[in-house]
Amino acid sequence: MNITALQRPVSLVEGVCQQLAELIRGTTSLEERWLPAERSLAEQLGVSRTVVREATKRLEQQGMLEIQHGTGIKVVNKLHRPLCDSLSLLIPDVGARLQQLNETRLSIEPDAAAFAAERATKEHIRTLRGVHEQLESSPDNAAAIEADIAMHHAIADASGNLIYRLLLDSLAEIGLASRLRTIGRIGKQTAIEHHAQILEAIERGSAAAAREAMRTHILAAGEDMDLASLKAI
Amino acid sequence: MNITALQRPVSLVEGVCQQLAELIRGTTSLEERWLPAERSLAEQLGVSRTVVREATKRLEQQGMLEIQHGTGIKVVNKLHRPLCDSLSLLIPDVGARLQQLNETRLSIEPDAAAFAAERATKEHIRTLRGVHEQLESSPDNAAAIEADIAMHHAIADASGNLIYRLLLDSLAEIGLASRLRTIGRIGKQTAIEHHAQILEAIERGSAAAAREAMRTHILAAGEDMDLASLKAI
DNA sequence: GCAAGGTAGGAGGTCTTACCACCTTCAACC
DNA sequence: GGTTGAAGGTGGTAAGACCTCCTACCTTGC
Repeated sequence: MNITALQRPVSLVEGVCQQLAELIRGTTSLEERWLPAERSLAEQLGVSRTVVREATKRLEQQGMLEIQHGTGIKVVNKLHRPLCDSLSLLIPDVGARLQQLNETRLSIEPDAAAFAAERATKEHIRTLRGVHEQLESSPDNAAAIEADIAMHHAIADASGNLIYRLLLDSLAEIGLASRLRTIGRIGKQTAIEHHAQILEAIERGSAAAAREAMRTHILAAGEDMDLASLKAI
Repeated sequence: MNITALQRPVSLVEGVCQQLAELIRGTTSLEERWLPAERSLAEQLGVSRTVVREATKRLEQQGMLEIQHGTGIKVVNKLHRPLCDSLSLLIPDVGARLQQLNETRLSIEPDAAAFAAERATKEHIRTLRGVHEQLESSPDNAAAIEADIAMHHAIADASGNLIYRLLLDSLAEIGLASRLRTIGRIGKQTAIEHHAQILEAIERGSAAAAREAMRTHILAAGEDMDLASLKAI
C-alpha cells in the first residue's frame, strides 16, 4: 500500500488519516470493528509507527476511533465528541455552561422537532415510539435519562438535518452529568407527558404543535435545573 | 518542572496538555505568542519530545495552537475549528451542507440577536457600529464578506452566550467558501440594509425586532445561495 | 467438572537517537 | 543596493527499545 496516489497529502500523517478514514467509512459500521495493531498498520501503510500513532490519535479526537491501552483500536461513531471538548474548554464554569446550554437548546430543539414533524419517515416514527416506550417503562432514573437522551437524538435524526443531530448529541452529553442529579420522580412523570405530546405532534405532522411542545418541555427542564442548582447552595 | 503534583493525569500526554493549556491560559492572549521549541519544551517539562509532540498536536486540533513546520508553535484562539472539521466530516456534500447550515443558522441567529438586544453593553454597541461602518465602506466583495462575518460574530458576542459564538463562528467559516461566490453588488447593498435594521433594533433594546430582522436577513441570504447554486448547474 | 488464580503474549505508552524537510536570517556576492 | 545561497534552527519522520496494561489461556485447587 502506498499513499502517493492520494491527492496532495501535505504530510504523511494527513495521508494516513485519509486512508484510515476511507477504510473506516468503507465498511459496514453496524458492528463495532477493530483496527489492526499500530505496528501492523505501520507495516501495511509503509510508514513508521510514529506516523500511525499521530494519525490514529487525530481520528480518535475526531470521534472516529477509540484507542484502548493494552487492547487495541476500535472504530466508533462519536463525531459529537470534539464539540463536547470545545464546550468544556470554552466554558469551564459548570453553572454558566448549563444556563447557556439551555438557551441554545431552546433555539435548536423546537425547530428540530418542527422539521421532524414535516419530514419524519415511518421508520423514524417507529423508532420514536420505541424510545418513548422505553422511557415509560424505565425502571430507574438512569434508564429514564438514557431514554430521554435517545428520544431527543431520535427527533434530531428525524429532522433530516445532520447538524441538528451533531449539536444535540453534544449538548445532551454535556448536560448529562447535571441531569443525573436533577431528574426526580416528578420530573420523570412530567418528562413522559411532554415527550408524549411531542411525539403525538410529530406523528400528526404538525410542525407548529411539535415546536411548541418541545419549547414547553425544554423550558420546564430548565426550571428543573434552576431549582436543583438553588438547592445545591 | 514535574507533573506528579497535578490531579490524576491518566497519561503523560494528558499531563503535558494540562500544563500547556494552563501556560496558554495564564498569559495575556491579546498578542499572538509563540511557544518554546519542542525540544526545549521536552526538557523543561521533563518528558520526551514524543510526548510533547502528541500534546501539542492535540491542542492544535482543539484550536489552541497552530504548529508551523520550520517556524514554531503559535498560540491562537480558534476553538471553533474542531466543529468545522466535524461538520466537514459529517456532511461531505457541499450542497447538502449549505442547506442544513442555513436551517441551523435560522434557528440560532435570530435568538442570538434577540439576546444581544437585551444584553449588549455600550462596548458591544460600539463594536457593532464599527463593524457596520466597515461593511458600508468595504471596497470589494472580499472585504464585505469579512465585515459581514465580523458583524455576526459581534452579535453572537453581544448575546453573552459563548455557545452561540462558538457555533456561529464555525457555521460562518464553513459557509465562507460559498459566500465568496454568491455575494454580488445587489447582495451587498441588501446585506447593508439588513444589518442596519438589526443594529438599530439591538441599539433600541428591542429583542423582538432584532429577532425578526435577523430572520429576514438569513432567509434572504438563503435565497441568494439557492439562486447561486441554481446558476451553477 | 468447575472456578479461582497465575502467566504469557500482544496491545498501546513512552523514550531515545538519528536524520529529513522546511523556514528564517544574514552575509557574501553581483 | 538588490540578489542569492549557505547556515542554523524548527518541526516531520523513522526505527528500535523498553514499560505498562489488558486479554486469554492454562494451571491449580476445590
